[in-house]
Amino acid sequence: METRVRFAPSPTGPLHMGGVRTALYNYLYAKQKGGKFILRIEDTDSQRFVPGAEDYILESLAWCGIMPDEGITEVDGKFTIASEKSEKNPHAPYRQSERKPLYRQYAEQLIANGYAYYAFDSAEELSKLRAEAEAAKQTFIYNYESRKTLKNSLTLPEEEVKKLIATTDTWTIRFKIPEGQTVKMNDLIRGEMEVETNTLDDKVLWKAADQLPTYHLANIVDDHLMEITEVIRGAEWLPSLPLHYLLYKAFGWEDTMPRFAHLSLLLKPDGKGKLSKRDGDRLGFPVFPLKWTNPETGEISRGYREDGYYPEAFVNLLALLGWNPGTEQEVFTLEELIPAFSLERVIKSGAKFNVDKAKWFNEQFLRRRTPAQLAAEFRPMLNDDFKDKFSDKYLAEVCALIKERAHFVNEFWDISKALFAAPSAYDENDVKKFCTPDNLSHAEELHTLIAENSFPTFTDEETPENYKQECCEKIEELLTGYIKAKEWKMGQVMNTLRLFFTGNTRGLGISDIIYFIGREETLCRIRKGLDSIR
RNA sequence: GGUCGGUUCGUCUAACGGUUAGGACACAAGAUUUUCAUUCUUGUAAUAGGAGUUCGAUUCUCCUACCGACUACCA
Repeated sequence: METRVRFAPSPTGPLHMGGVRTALYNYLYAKQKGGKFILRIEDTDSQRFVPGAEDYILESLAWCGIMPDEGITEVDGKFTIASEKSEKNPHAPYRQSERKPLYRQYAEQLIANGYAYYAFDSAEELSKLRAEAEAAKQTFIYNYESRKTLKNSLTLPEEEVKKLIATTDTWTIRFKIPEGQTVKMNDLIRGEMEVETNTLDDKVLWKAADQLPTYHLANIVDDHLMEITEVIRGAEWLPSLPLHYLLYKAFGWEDTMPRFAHLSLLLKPDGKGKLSKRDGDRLGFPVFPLKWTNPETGEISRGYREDGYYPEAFVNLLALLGWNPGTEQEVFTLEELIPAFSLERVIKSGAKFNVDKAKWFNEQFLRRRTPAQLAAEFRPMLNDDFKDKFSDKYLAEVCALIKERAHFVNEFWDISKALFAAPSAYDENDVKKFCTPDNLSHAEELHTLIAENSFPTFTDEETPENYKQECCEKIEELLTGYIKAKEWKMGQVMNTLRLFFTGNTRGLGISDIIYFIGREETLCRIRKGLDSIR
């Protein structure tokens, strides 16, 4: 039997990174089994629809490389949720709002077979009952006990039920939880579980008000119709698993019921509760894959993509948050994750997100890039003054030099700006520390030394593989040879030069800097430094 | 409150019922280096508590504590 799994987000806002992880695990599971990964939009809550949320979900998944096999249609390079049946999308539509007419008959079927009933209690009446129960330190639940005293088709005469259905539109269809049973369930991650039906409540399955099913009905019906074989979803659904088991049984679909796997939640890094939108702002990292602008308030939430993360790194860190391969390998591409993944190795407990590790993952992928790739990513970040001033070769060589000093490409400029322009100011503390009379006169001597000697530096001409290395060695020989012969302190003189070259005394090697900026610019910066300090 | 789930270094995690409880991130120290970073080496650091089963428990059972999810005509 073909493996068919689905990711079924609700378009009520931007997709959370925990949601992306759920999608990822579904995707990996499907690909490993040679099956299908399906995307379905669960928009049965007409009240909470957020414009743009659906596109956001599609764009986020696409950015991560998690492409659904079913559920989307490509139009002019843009993905949309499939509404029309096609060979690729045989179960369309994939938006529950577009499947609206389908659900009522299933709810009615349940009523006909005695598994559900009509309920006419108004929302106000129920919330009043809840408030009363709460005041008495109890909990009101609509269940096998209380339904006997409430307004529904189990208590009202048939005539009145018919009349109410015909004349009012605020009634609902509720599932009739069987009394006094034990539901035995199995979860692929958690194993066996049991729940007493008497602790469950009669959930609403269908609402006359908007003619829409609730999550529970729509979810079971669609999973059945779409022939889903495994349901891999967040742990917040665990409490409704017994209801879902009962629903499958009531429909008579037990033999094709999917297997379930509930994923632990992503937790706040510093304490309590699941990771939420606010935590990102507070702790300084994104909780969303992409930047999101709230259409109502204009409020902006940062995204991993905009923060400079590679999608590979984002996918990698998500995969390892709550799952491990059982080996010591930690860096995985999406392709490598497919054969390695297994639900058996998914962790039961919640995982706290850790930013440092996230940055480390990005660094790993950054290091795997070639200098040419990095140069292409770096160029758009250059100031307009420099964008077209430096060749691809120059940028690539700079990237090769600095790639191990950065976690993100967006740090490249700060690290390498001295290779593009002379410093506009010198660090005061470093000036105090290194611009001693001795050091200044030594720098003056080195200026003369460099002026009197020639050496090769960077060129846009094609160069042999170890050209740069040889140049740097020659520059170093010249300088260190002279400094050693004079018996000066290496750390003093070199840092004085670095201060003139970069504005402070931390960073790139002197010979590397000279190689890139060239002899003329080198002399220029030493001169300028000496003149401005004196 | 009720129901369900969870608990190994600060964090992510490994460990057929038998290991000096391992790895990674972070942190610290040392080495290398003209500085910083990289790299290399080393180090600090954990089985929530209590019973029980067992020759032997991180691992199985129970209790307690703590954490979390759910408790809507939301998903």
